[in-house]
Amino acid sequence: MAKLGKGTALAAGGDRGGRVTMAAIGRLAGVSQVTVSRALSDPSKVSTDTLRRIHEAIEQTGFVPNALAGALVSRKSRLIGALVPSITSIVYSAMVQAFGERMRARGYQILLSETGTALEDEERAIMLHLSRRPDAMMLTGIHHSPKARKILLGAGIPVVELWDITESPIDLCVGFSHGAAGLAAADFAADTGHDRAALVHAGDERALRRKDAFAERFRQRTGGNVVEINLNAPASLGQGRLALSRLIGEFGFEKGLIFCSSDLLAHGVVTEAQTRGLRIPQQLAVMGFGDQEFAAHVEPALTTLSVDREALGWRAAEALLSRIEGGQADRSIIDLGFSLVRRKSA
Amino acid sequence: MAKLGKGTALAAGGDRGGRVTMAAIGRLAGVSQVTVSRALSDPSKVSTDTLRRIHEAIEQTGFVPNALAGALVSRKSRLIGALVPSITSIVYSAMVQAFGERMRARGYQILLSETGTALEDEERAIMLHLSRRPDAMMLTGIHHSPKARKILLGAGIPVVELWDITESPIDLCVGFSHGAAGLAAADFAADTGHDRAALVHAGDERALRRKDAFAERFRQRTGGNVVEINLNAPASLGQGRLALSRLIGEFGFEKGLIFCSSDLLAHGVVTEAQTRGLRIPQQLAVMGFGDQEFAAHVEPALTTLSVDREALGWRAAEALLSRIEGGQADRSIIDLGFSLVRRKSA
DNA sequence: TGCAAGAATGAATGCGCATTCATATGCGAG
DNA sequence: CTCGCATATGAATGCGCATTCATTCTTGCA
Repeated sequence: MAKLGKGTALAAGGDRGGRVTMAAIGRLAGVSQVTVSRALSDPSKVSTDTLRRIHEAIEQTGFVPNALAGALVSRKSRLIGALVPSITSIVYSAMVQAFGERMRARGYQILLSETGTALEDEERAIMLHLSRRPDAMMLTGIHHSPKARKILLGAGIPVVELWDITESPIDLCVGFSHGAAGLAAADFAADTGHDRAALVHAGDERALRRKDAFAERFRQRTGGNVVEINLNAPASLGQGRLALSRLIGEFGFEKGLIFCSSDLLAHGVVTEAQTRGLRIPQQLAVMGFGDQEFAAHVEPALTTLSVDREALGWRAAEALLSRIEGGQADRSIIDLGFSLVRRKSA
Repeated sequence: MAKLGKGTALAAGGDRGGRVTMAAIGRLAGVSQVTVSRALSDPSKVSTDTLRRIHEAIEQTGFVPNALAGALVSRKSRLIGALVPSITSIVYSAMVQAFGERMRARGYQILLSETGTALEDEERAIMLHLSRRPDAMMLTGIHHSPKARKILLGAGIPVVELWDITESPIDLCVGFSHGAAGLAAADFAADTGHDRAALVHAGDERALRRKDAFAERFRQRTGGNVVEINLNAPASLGQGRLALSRLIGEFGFEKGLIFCSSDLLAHGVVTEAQTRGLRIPQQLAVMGFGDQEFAAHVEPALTTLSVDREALGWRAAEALLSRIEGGQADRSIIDLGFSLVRRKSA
């Protein structure tokens, strides 16, 4: 089977593997289609001898059952739709990984799409996903278009919204309060004696709520000044460096606490500060968000708000599974909280 | 639609949205099922008045076509299977992002699975994917179990293998030579006057080939010593720091060039070196691999082998699409190469 | 005015499987 | 023996749609 050139797969397969059906396996094994179906879904109902002949036929032909047909008639696709803003952000991919692992262990596959941040794109993606008749859907965040809500409700499947909580989820939600996270950061800033603060964020909706909560609480407690840089770009180390340059250039911000919407931005801010010879945390205190792996290992280690992304994905999967299989979950709103991890950067 | 408690979606949908069919839409619009099908797939074949009534009915009922049934009969699922070792690694997720974007633009959805590094897991994932009858498959790497190869060939669909090249791909491959990459790094190390080198890697199969090529070429050109740390863990900043600690502790390696299997590890090595007061690149030169976003922005900026991950995903998508739609691609083996980017760390 | 050639629609069919209902066989209890 | 029940199997059916073939209704043009 060496040296396979162009078109080999196409040529070889045209009417072999893809065309084998349970009926064909049955013919080979001297049984009917039903028996083949049973051999695969519940072998205990088939005699050992028949089972053996069926498996031989399967082996021989390379038969792969057609899950489309199976799902069509059984109304169970064993497919879970998942929508995230971006898979390149470790924040979401780590969560999806945990979610997917759990689901796969229970025999489900994940249909994953990126939606970006525009609600219309999400709506379109939801339609496409529902057309595959998933057994459940996972969405990121609690902000969706009215039509998206309506269609999801009409689909009659369990839906989990992740990364945030609300009193009125579509069905289930698993996350934490971003308002509370902003308040916690502001309290930390005030408690550690800062009277100037800067907010650096990459503009997603949840980050905005954290920063708004931070700004209000910080002003209220300290009466101090809060400045803000909205990057309108995906978070990255380079953007973090840029943010500090802009803070210094545009606001003369060289002393105080900087609350970043992600650890990556915080890392960039720290890097830029060190390059400029600013002392951390004495002059500039830096807080990140997310507690990603590197947060504990950069120098100085990042003070950050820690969110358990694995737990997020895991709990979401569990909640959906119990809905799918049991029909009801015990709780609809699961607040996983967050914690403030103090290290060296603030 | 506020305050939706448990089970709302399930209750609401049980026999609404999910149960609507083209036949039902047809009844509402006063036409047959075929006409509804045509209205959606080729509106030019339906009169404007009928079209309007159909769309009203769709709007009213929240109808979402059942792609399972459509795929079953048309033998086109508009689904692309994609297998990557891990989605949390930016290396793969950035590639999948580009791949998926391209595919989505052409009306395909991505069924994504993580396979880890074990061939049996990949084989199982391939079977599961093929059961959904994808129109094409994307795999990572060129090492697959014999059975996986056989089943993929039998499936009769285009298959692209990514991140590597070989003379005998299953169908198509898009990547670059890891051996050549290792040689380029070794030549750089030799050219810049190093006579000691260390290799730090996280153990994936392609990284091993790079390091083996490096070691052989480096010894051959310099006669120098090459030591090695195999982390057997996912690459991370913390693992990079650990690697340097071990290099120093186990081998007394405090001078020379360190070639890491990823930028993340290189960043960790650099961080640890700085913490220990080792000068970079004078004492310790550090090379990464991948040229990820942060590589240019850390201090000192990383010298690394740059691979265009977006191009990888994009070209793979293009190659598959032309196979799916045109039947033949012009080339089966696409070498995208790599480039050595010299910055400050080496 | 008549007829061929679209334009718009529908009836029938089957994709490959899970599910339901029916049938055949074996076997122990009465 | 005969009845009853478990075990092993098959025939029939239909999921929701795309596709094919046939039918009706318009048109344009000779």
